[in-house]
This record gives sequence, C-alpha cells and structure tokens, in this order.
Amino acid sequence: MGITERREAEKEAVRNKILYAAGKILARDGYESLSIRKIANEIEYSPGVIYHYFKDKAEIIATVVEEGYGRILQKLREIPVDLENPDKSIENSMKAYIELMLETPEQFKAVLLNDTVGIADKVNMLDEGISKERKSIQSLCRMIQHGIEIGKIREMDIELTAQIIWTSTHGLLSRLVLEKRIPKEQKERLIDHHFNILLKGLSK
Amino acid sequence: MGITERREAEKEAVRNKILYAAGKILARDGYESLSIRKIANEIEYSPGVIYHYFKDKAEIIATVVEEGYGRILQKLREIPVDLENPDKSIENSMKAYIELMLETPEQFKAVLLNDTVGIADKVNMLDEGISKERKSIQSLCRMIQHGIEIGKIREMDIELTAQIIWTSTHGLLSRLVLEKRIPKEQKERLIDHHFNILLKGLSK
DNA sequence: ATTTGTATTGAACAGTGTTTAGTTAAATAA
DNA sequence: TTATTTAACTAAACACTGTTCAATACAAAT
Repeated sequence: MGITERREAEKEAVRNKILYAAGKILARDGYESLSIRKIANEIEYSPGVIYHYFKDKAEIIATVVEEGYGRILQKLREIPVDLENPDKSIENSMKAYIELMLETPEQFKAVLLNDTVGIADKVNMLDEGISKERKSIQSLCRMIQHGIEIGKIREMDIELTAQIIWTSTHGLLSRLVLEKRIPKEQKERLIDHHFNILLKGLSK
Repeated sequence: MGITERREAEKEAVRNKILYAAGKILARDGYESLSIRKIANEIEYSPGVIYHYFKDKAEIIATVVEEGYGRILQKLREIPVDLENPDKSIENSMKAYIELMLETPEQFKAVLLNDTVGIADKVNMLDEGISKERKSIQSLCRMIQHGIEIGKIREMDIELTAQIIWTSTHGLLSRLVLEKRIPKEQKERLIDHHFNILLKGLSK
C-alpha cells in the first residue's frame, strides 16, 4: 500500500501548493487580483488542473481564509483568561483579535466580501462537531458567564451578548481595515473608546 | 442659449438613464452581476458610450450608491428628535438606519465591498462643504451632546462616541445583511440587545 | 506488452472592463 | 448655403476573467 499512499501524498502536495500560492497572491496583490491563471502560473501548472483539486475559485478562497482565520482563532484561544477580571479578559481577547486581523487585512477583506456563503458556511459550520468561530464565541461566553457569576457583568442572555460583542467589534474592524489613511493614533483612540463603551454596557 | 441648454439636458438624461439602469440591475441581479454591458443593453446603447459619461465602472457604482445612501441619510435626518430622551432618539435613529439599509441590501453590500475608495471618498467627502454622512454623524453628535447636558449620558468625547455608535451598528448590519437565513425573530433579538448594551454603555 | 486510470494540458467558450478608430449627426462659421 | 468643427455614438479589438473539455502523457496493474 506504499504506492497509493505516496500518490495521495503527491496529490495533497499539489493541493497545498495551490493553497499556498493563493494565499501568497492574496497577501501580495490583494483580493481583487487573485485569479486562477495567476495561481496556475505561480505553481507552474496549466490553469485547468486547479479544477481537479477544487470545485471552483470560491472554494480555494474559502479554504485559504478558513485556514488563516483558523490560525487567528487558535491564537485567540491561547490567550490566558484572567478569572479575576473577566471584563479585562474580554477586552484583551477582542483587542488581540483586532490586531491579528489587521496583520492580514486582505484575508479579512476576503471574509467580508465573500458573501458569507462560501466562507461563513465553512467557518461557522461544524468542524469536529463545532466550528472554530463557535469555539471562540464559546470562549467569550465562558468569560461572560464568569463575569456574571462574580457580579462584574450584569445578568443577560450570554450567547446573544457574545454575538453583539463579536458583531460590534467586527464593525470597528471593517472601518479600520477598509478605510485607508486613518492615523495610527486615531485608530487606537477608536479601539479604546469602543471597548470603553462596550465594557460599560456589559457592567452591572 | 436654448440649444446648448437642451443638449446639456439631453446629456444629463442619458447620464441618468445609465444610473437608473445600474441601480435597477444592482437591485434585481445583485452587486456581483452588475456589468457595463448589461447597463448598455438595458439602455440600448453600445457599451463604449458609457465611458463618455463616467470615468469607469467604480464611478457609476459610487454615484448610484451615493444617491441611494444619500436618500437614506436624508430620511434619517427627518426623524424627529426627542429632546427629553436623547438615548431613545439615538436608538430610534440607528434602528431606522438599520431598517432602511435592510430595504436595499445590495446597495449596502456595494458600500461594504467597494474598498471604501470610490464610495467612502464620495460619501465622506464634502458635499456643500460637509458630507451627508458627516451630517448624520453630526446629528448623532447633537443627541449625545444634549444627553450629556441633561445628565443622561456620561461625559466623553462626543465625536469619538458618535463614530463608535456608527461602526458598531454597521457591524451588526453587516451580519444582518450578509448572513442569510437568520430568522426574523433572531434578527430582532440581535438588534434589541445591541442597543441594550450600547445605550447602557453610554449612560451615566 | 497491453490495458487501465488518472494527472495534466491547451484550446475553447462565454463573459468581463476598457480603449480607440471610424462613422454620423448636429451646431457653428464663412 | 456651404464648409468646418464639435460632439455622440458604434463596433471592434485588447487583455483579461472563471470554467469546461477533448486530447494526451504517463505511471501502475494486468
């Protein structure tokens, strides 16, 4: 069974080459100028071959973004949770999320632009029964829960609250990513004020 | 001078036909499938003629969205302001904004998707010295200011606060527009909880 | 050595935004 | 009135795009 194994590894290798090239182009040239022919050129294959590995362009983007986004959410989960100050933990997590997303803005744009069909379907849907984003939301939920228990956060629907933290922070992030030429100082002021209002909104 | 006047009116008419067709296609077929040739076909002209009236496709989209967005912001400004309850006024305004945007989701997508270069440049930049969005932000600013004066809103940077209200609500809106198949009931719960947290965050 | 199966190619199809040479018609000047 | 200028418009072309598909090359199995 060594032969089919190797062949499968070769196939996997080409698949990864495609994904790597796509990610490279995405970061280098931007979302708008990512094309099948550019990927084919980059990996030195003919354009047609890509369709033996992926259904269509959307699937490639979805996979690339899923992986990159997955890594971000993974890092997010590695941030230590301060049980004494769940409010500060929420702020730290979401600030880290913002910073990680700002490191790969083209990826964030791809998340935003892709109709949420290809991507959010992949990101939100089950991965080992539960998606990575859901895991992050759940992590947020635990912080909120704990905050309520120790009386630092007022009683409210936990899941709903986590979603509002998520969406409102995404709104801020959109502005930071899409709107060019905001001075760095102003960006920081926006981020700080966002959490100022948000945490006050959660507090008792 | 009746001749040049008429010719200018004719030119304006064709220009408006292009914009009308673009808006129609945008609403009917969606942002992704809006093309120059489709516009040309709709108005029964050759594709090339469009470039006598607009620099490029982005300018058409920017103009269409600018007008539609302008109408929304206009309606927003017509909403009466309750001086007794500036917090309720903020909520009402932003809720109306959400509802108006959900009426023309493809337009909102175009705002989101267009890199903010073509559009936010147009929307944010001066229109009679000050942009429509800035006017809406200013209207928000006045509510916040009044809220602070009568002691219903805690003291904080007014402009910054208005921007956070705007961005966080935009984040919620993105989710409502892009994410399909959210039950109407869940949408309302999200909206209510968003303003629940936001207004608490503003309060003293 | 021949068959089988699959990875790969390159051309083709239908579409995109944009440019441009050439036509047409109308407004102005002689 | 005739000639000239100006502007609108067309059709074709260019350089792309995603996607499909018949033909091919090539490694593995018989």
